[in-house]
Amino acid sequence: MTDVAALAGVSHQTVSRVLNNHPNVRERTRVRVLAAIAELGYRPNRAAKALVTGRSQIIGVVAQSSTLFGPASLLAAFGIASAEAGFAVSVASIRQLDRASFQEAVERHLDQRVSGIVVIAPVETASEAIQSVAEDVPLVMIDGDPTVPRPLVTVDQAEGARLATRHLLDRGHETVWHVSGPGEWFDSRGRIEGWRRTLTDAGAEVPPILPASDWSAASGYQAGQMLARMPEVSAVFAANDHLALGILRALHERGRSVPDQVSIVGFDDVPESGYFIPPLTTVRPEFDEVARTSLRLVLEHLSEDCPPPVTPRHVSIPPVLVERNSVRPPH
Amino acid sequence: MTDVAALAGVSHQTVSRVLNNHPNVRERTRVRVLAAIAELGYRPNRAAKALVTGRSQIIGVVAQSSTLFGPASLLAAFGIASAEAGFAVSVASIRQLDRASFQEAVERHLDQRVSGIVVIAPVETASEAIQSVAEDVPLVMIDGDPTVPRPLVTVDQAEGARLATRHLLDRGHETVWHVSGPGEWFDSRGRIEGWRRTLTDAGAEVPPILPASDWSAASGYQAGQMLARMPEVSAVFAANDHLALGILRALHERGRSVPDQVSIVGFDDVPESGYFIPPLTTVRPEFDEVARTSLRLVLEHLSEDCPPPVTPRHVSIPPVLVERNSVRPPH
DNA sequence: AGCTTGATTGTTAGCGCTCACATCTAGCTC
DNA sequence: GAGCTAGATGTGAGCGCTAACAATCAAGCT
Repeated sequence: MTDVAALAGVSHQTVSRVLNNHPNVRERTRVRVLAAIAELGYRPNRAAKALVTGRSQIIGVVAQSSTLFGPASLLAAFGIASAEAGFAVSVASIRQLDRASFQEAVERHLDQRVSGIVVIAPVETASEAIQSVAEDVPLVMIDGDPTVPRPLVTVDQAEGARLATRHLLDRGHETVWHVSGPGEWFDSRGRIEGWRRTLTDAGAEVPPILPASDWSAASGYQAGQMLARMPEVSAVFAANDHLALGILRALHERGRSVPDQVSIVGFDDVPESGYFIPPLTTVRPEFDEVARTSLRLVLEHLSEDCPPPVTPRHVSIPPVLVERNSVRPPH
Repeated sequence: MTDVAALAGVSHQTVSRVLNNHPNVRERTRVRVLAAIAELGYRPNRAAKALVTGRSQIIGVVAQSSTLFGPASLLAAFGIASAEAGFAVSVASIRQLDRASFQEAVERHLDQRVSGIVVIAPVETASEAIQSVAEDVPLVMIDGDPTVPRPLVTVDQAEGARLATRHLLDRGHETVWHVSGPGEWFDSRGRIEGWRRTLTDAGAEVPPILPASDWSAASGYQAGQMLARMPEVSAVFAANDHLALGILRALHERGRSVPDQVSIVGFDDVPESGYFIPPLTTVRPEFDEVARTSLRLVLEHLSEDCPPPVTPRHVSIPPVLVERNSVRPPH
């Protein structure tokens, strides 16, 4: 920086001002400094800046390491959104979302003086851990616990479930069965709630839930083996596409044809779901929008000076129904 | 740090020594310092350390943002491996892996004084971009161009392809057709090469390749529509599981049964592949091992002082065949 | 005792930046 | 022309840490 200053014939402070777009710099000076920067190939040292300002241009993300489609998509989308806003993303992948791992991850981020923290926290164990993070840390949750008093951005699970269930009802099914995701996921709960409310609102009977123990096709297959044995089952809303895939296979094995005898709707719109047999009608969450919104919330948190927002905002991003061929056509 | 030093009755430098596990600290002193650290809840400021040492405990990853199974798994695995080694991971997701985006991502990492850079660089456009990174930057490629003189860790694509092709041949198929991945991916090339060599080594005829334009089930479906029309096709090696899924569907639509009339092997072992119809025999890359190895290479790069390694190491991690039901049983 | 040795601890400087403040200029008013 | 303002620039300190060196001390030797 001193070299740049010398070459431009100004003080280091003026260089700093140019770098940070401070208003009071004469245009002529600015150009001269910029030229010197270019000539010397100077790149500011972010560590030094972080040291003095107390924050780096980094956003810390805490996420359970997984290749599950939802979290992975969210992470990818968030990375893009941050890069566009000029923030680096430091990811702390943790194996288990338990209190200890979580706290360690947050603290590591804090040591690095991240500007803010985003937690992809779809399961319960995360929420109690979040409580233990100091209030003044700018933290926003994605897909987290709505009862925790922190800004939260989620896919509108209930709305997605409503879309799916309503679609099935509209096609003339008397009721809709539900294979739910694992109970500790907020996603599962939201989808159950949306499904149930849609049924009761429509005056339809609410059949018992078939709970899956994880999001895998294997679990879907298990549930499917039950569903296939029950002649009265004509419509199923699966909590995600992979569960739906397993159900599809179980149904196929027992000769129950989709969509002629049974209609199915999934959730997630995984890229390959259009090529299941048959192509799966599903609900597409808008991950990009979720990512952008959560980034916006963190950044707002930063710009607002001292007082933390009184009402932590909750934002739900409504998903969209993608119609394919796993639901019987209107007659 | 000064507070800790005062409380422990030592100098700040001794605190620093304890923190960095320097040898010459008396045990009694060490304990006292540790106690003071605990009592004060002191956490070292990594930015300050990065400033003075010139490197942060961060490893920068450059990856094309995508939810493709391979890259996503690699990224997740690398995150875990780094966390275990005490390194934070800063991810620069870029939309396009072109020279400009790539260079910007690398420079951003360099500004942050990352300890090393890992590039998940499965396509050609990345390799020329890598050439422009200064030689002395510790950089290792994952799944990158073998002709670039940089340390490289890859899944052993050719070996995986050999496993798949050999398996099909062993089950009595005269030859094996191949639906390849997009041409600009090194993965595709390695798999093609392994497939072709296995066939020629076995004296089998080498049928024309059906190239897919991307890794999607949609592309697999297109290729499958061709394959289904050719009665002589009895065995197919698909360059990944999602292509295989599309092929499966095309075959199913035209009444060609798998595995009775056509056998298929995929690549990737995506979690749901066991629930395709029929369950897919596939090749499982050892992503964890790839991640661990690449981390090891970066860290070696660091410890070796000044002289960069003369021979950049290339490491291939052999994958494993996972047998399921998409290949006809031995007669 | 006087000297060396090595282990342990303290002292000083400075990494590259930003902040708070001091200074300087030009343009205005009266 | 003195006095003021506001914009443009410079100065000095210090963020929290580590590297290099200096200082201390106990132990072992001649």
